[in-house]
Parts: sequence; structure tokens; C-alpha cells
Amino acid sequence: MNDPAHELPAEGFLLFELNEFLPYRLSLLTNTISAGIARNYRDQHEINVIEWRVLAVLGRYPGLTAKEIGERTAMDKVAISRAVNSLVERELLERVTDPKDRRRMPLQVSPARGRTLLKKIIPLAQAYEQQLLAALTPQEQKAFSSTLNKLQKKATSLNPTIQSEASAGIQTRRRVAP
Amino acid sequence: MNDPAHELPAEGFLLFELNEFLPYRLSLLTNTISAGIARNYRDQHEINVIEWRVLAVLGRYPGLTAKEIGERTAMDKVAISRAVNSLVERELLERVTDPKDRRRMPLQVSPARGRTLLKKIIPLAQAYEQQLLAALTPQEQKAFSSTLNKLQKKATSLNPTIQSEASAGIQTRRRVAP
DNA sequence: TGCAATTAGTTACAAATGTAACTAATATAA
DNA sequence: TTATATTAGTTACATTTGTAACTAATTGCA
Repeated sequence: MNDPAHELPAEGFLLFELNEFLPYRLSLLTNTISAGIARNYRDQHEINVIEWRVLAVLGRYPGLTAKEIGERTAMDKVAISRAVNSLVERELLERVTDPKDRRRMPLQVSPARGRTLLKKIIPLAQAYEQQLLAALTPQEQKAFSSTLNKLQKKATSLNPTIQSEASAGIQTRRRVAP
Repeated sequence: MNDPAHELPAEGFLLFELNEFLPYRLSLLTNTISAGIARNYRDQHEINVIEWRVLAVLGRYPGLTAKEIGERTAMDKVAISRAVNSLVERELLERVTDPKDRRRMPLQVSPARGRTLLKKIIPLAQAYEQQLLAALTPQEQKAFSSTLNKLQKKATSLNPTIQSEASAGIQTRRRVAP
């Protein structure tokens, strides 16, 4: 805003205001929203946020494997593996082995328990989202959505290493037995 | 029998799209940004995000106690305690005991190491923020900031229990020795 | 073929984080 | 006063999460 005050004061307090710092503000908002949602999922339905996301993605795209869920959601593959195992144990997901490639294990929301749970949770999630959005005018909603997309793109492009080790020649050497 | 389209399809996939779900989108953006920042803080300066926030708040408001930092930042008091101890050990913070109330321990960024570090990190944080904001027009920036505030307010109001146990009569009983 | 590299998913372990209970100091009020 | 409650901060422990290494299956190419 104002000008050549590029120098920080030599003494006294520093000018930086954490509360106006965009990454901090985003983090705070996300935490507030996640806390509310997570508590609800956990208390009412015994699933955590990762499990909810896995169910939601598979509800929309049946037959994805754990790997493909990771590609769609940018969640860690170990986290997905744990969530999937827990959901399969509780019979919320069905898992089969692809006979053409026995490493792949396509997943589906189980018609009985899984789908029933999703049909209960999805409307709750949508209602919560609507309550949040009610704080905004329709124009604000559209602008916010568009801005989120732009920031996501920018933030991704600014990040040093995301997804580079598999491609480049940075080999992940297996144990060497000489 | 007759059917308003309020019902989810009885079979096939469910309509819900995680990628358009606001809480998920916010979480994804925050994680992308935080990952970039955290990596930088950690690799270049050996501090984590909580420690960075503690330093930043104390740089602006010298003399706050751990408790007061918590009130300003909505961070957990145990997390703050750990961050403060680590920073004091590394002589980035100075801690004294308030003689008027010996439970309180006002904190300050140490003039030598602490302030030097902050003067290095603050401009980096600001530069990162500017790179993000460069994806937006000035009008978009203002609108986004305003919308974040509205959503934060709304999300806070929607949350069931935040900060209610200290006030209400939900006593945290100490051990009973009969 | 056959051997190195790659891939999907899991396991083991360390580091980070949350929760509850704790100590020490102060406040309250009978 | 003195006992009870409250407050600031810490500690102990359990749970969650991230990282690296691992198995099993498949691919690719010499």
C-alpha cells in the first residue's frame, strides 16, 4: 500500500501481521470447517475424513483402485490404503482383484452398508456446505469458486517437488545384494 | 411413485462430486500452500509452522504469554507450549516470569538470534504470498479477502463446541480423594 | 528368455499431534 | 483464615500421520 518502508524497524515490534497473512487465514478457515465436519462424521458415523473422501469418490466413480483414488484426491497412498482396509473390514467397501493385473484391486461401495451410509452422509455434507455458502451472495459464491481455482493452480505451480521422483531419473534403488 | 428428483438414483453411481465440494477444495488448497511453506521453513530455517507463527505473533506483539498467543491464533495450548520450549532452548525466544503473577511467563523474540531469523523469514513469507496473489487481479484480491472473512465468521458460528467448557458449568473435576 | 525396472499396495517404525491429567500459583468466598 | 475453584503451563500417554522400505506382480528390453 504505502511506500518505501521496505525496511523493518531496527527496534521495537515488527510490522508483520499474522492475521492478515493469506496462508494463515486459509489454514484457520480450513481448520474451523474441518473440525466441524470431522466431529460430525466421527461421532455420528464412525468414519474419519479420509474414509469419507474415499467413499465419496467411489460413490461417484465405482471401480477405481486405491492408486486412482490417490490421483483424484491428492491424498497420500498410505493413508488411502489404511482407509480402504478399514472400510473393507467394516463392509462399507467391496474389493476384488483384477484378473488381468493381479496388483490392481478395484473398489466399490458395498450396496448394502456402504451405499446406505453414503445416502445418509451426502445430504448432510451438502447441507453444511449450503449453510456456509449462505453467508455469501450468489455472485460472491461464483467469484470465490473461480478464485479458489486460480489459487490452487498457482500454488501447485509454485511448489518445488510434487510428483517428480517417479518420472525423473532419481531412482529409488532397491536393496543391493552384492 | 411419482418423483421429484430429490431421490438419489437407486443404482449406479451417486451424484456427489468431491472435487466441487467447498470444504474439500479449501482443504486441498490449504494443504498445497502449507506444504510449500512448511518445507521451506523446515529445510532452510529449522522451524516448523507452529514455531513460525509463535515467532511472528511475538515479533508483532512482544510480551504476550503462551496463553495469549493461543487466544490470538486459535492454536492448541500444548502445541504452543512445545513450540515455545523449543524456541527458548534455541535462544530464539526469551522467557521471563511475571513477578506479579508467577504463573504468567511473558515472551519476547530474542534480539540477537530471534530477530535476525524473523527479519530473514518475514520477507520470504511476504514474497510467497505475493506470488500467490499475483494470480489474481486487485479486485479479486479484495473480494477474496472479504469472502474469507465472511466464511470464517460463518464457520465459527456453525461449530458446536468451541471454547465453551471454561465458561459453562461443565466443570473439569480434579481427582477426588475421599 | 531372463534380469532390471516399474508398479500397486502394505508394513514397520519414527515423528507429530491430541487428550487428559497433572503441578504450581492465584483467586474467591464461607 | 482456609478450603474450593480457577488459571498457566507442562507431562504422560495414546492416536494419528508421514517416510522408507518392503512384497508381489507386471513390464520392458537386451
